[in-house]
Amino acid sequence: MDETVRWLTPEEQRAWRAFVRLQERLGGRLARMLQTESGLSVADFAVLVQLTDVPEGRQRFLDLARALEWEKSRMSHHIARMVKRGLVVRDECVEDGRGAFVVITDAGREAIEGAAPLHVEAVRDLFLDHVTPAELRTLAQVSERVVAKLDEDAS
Amino acid sequence: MDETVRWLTPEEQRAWRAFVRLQERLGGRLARMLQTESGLSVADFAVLVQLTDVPEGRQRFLDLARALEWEKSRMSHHIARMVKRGLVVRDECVEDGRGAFVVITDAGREAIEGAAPLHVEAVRDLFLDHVTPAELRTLAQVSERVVAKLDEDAS
DNA sequence: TAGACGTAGTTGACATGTCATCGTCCTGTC
DNA sequence: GACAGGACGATGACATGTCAACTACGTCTA
Repeated sequence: MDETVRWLTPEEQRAWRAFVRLQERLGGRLARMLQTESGLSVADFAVLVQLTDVPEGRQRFLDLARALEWEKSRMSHHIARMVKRGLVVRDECVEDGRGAFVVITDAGREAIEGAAPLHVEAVRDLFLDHVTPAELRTLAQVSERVVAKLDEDAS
Repeated sequence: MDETVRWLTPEEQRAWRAFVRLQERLGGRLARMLQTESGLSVADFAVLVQLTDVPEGRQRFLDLARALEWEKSRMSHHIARMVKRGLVVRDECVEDGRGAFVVITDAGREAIEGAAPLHVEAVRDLFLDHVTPAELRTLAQVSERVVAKLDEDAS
């Protein structure tokens, strides 16, 4: 029972709230744009980008999950939805009877090739264009440092 | 048809990815902590904080939605769930037959009073403690500037 | 005061995530 | 080999959000 809570100072409060708000607003806006312009969710986009980064657009289930830092269950559900929409297909794994590959389809490639330029443009318009290079460096440093701490804690 | 896409430079790419990653990881961690330590979702927390900030812990539906920047539909669904769990109650609005108030219950106050110190502590441990005051100022400035731009665009 | 129009809130269908649990297959050890 | 335990992935129940109607009430104007 520690009664002395170190509440946030006004500056901390302001910064934290602004930061949270930025995430919600910017993330929401980008997600909506991606959806309406390209018919993809952010999750779809992430999967497709990862698959185009990998030989033959083909990757094992858990490798994909690890690359995106997703839970395997999320991966499983999401791939099922993407299969239904024809963006990827499953492929049996010969070496390991339990395993499966996820493979990007032609439709998936078309989708990502159409979406990526628009998405990059949106990230510029809504975010990068309003941040100086120095600020961006700071942001990157802070982000990497904090994520590294989170990783430490988790272990 | 503009063929010349301005892709992200390596620094931009790194910064943007780190930033997105930070949001996912930090947000996820805080949400999970709040849930397991206090049995509240981030959304519950936001509603309860807002209601304790308002006279009598009582606010009109849409005012609440505007304060949190939520859609009314989201508000409606979420309040229904919170009512079911006894954190808030609905109250008829006499002046306006369409309207309704949301009122925090004693259980709601207990929940938020138990959760808030832990949550603040977590925000410190996981984030603020790893950011210098100067970095925090930069972060706040950037966040506010970008959100302001988003607001402009929306109008 | 009637009708048009706007406002407050609800609802249902659906997309997305999490958690816990399950079935199946692989692997190391005896 | 047999079996214990781990790894791979699927599944069902549930929480959360969004979008698009829809209901019901208020308000303004002719």
